[in-house]
Amino acid sequence: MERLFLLKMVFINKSKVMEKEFERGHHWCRGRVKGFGFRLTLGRDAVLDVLSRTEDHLSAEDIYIRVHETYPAIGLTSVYRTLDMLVNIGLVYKFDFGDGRARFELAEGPKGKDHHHHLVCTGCGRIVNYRDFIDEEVALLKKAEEGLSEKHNFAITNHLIQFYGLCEDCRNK
Amino acid sequence: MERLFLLKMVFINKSKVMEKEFERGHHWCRGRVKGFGFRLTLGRDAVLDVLSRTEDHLSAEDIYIRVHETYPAIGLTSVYRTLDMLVNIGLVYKFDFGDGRARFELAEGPKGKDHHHHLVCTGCGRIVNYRDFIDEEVALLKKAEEGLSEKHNFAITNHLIQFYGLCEDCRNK
DNA sequence: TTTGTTATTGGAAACCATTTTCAATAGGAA
DNA sequence: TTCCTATTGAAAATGGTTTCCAATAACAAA
Ligand SMILES: [Mn+2]
Ligand SMILES: [Mn+2]
Ligand SMILES: [Zn+2]
Ligand SMILES: [Zn+2]
Repeated sequence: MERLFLLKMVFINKSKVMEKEFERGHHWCRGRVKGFGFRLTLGRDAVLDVLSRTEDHLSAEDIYIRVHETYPAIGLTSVYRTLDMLVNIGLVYKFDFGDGRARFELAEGPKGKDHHHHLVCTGCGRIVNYRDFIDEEVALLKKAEEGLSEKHNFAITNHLIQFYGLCEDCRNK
Repeated sequence: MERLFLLKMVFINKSKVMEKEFERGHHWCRGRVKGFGFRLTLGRDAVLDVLSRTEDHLSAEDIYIRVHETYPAIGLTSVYRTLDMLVNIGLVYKFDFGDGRARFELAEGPKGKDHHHHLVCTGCGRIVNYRDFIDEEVALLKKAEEGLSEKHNFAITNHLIQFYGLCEDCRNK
């Protein structure tokens, strides 16, 4: 917490350019990692960098391969360990889209949450992020969460919505 | 199709008792399996029987163990194969609740669909079936499906909603 | 009922994403 | 710079699921 504040203080004395770079990259994640008492290692930083530069839903191996390009020393094991930690502190979401491997995306960008749900093509595995009905969906989910929490004595922390179907390509085949 | 009709004809000449037994058991599934051109084997019948007698979300091994009690000759491999087939013909749903194994439930009872969604306890893995907001949820999902189908050119066939949280037991620990 | 065809089976081995183990290394507070 | 120990990479283990293949059983036809 104090760490995040310190970074902000620095910005006030630096140029607008640097602030823009901060917003673009994953630098804002670093304070979060350290805030939880974890060491910010080259591998962890590289994994965050890869995740922050894509809208895709990468598997552990996808991430391993991409990180390898700029930091060849990394091992697949560490990618798994890093992802596990990032999921635990809530910085990353872990999904199962039914293709036998876990897939990951950053839970939050520099501009805050970018809540969306997913369309999954059962033909080719394509994943589409959509935000179209998010507001209505979230409103209903919130209401349902309250009702369900009460009735079933559950402390609900999270939800998952996915639609399955065939994308245009797969339909025309 | 004709096969189902034949079964109905038989009932007219049989007792009410037998009709009740039919409604209770999984007999109605059999026509479905054969209707798709699959052989109705002892193993497949036993798997359907286990699935039709529970509200739980069993793993392949759970089912294997239960089937074993009445039909010890069955192999785990066949349970996997049978479940795969039942999912393919739409008689069974396959879920991933995040505990590393697939879980299954009958998609439809003798009285038709019994649509519900799930509450998942991230502490102990408990799954709760709920029907409380199903109508509203399904209404919204239907609307969303239409919008999303059009906008993203997806032929949506299915959806998934799950809430994650802590059950009462896990909260008090 | 018997027969013939072949879909289905059980068991063993293979598969493969993920986890564990362990000695070597590097982050970062002092 | 030093020291402590969290973190690492490589190799091996794990465990759910799939593949392989010869034996078997479902069931249409006779
Ligand atoms: Mn996404
Ligand atoms: Mn259920
Ligand atoms: Zn597709
Ligand atoms: Zn629980």
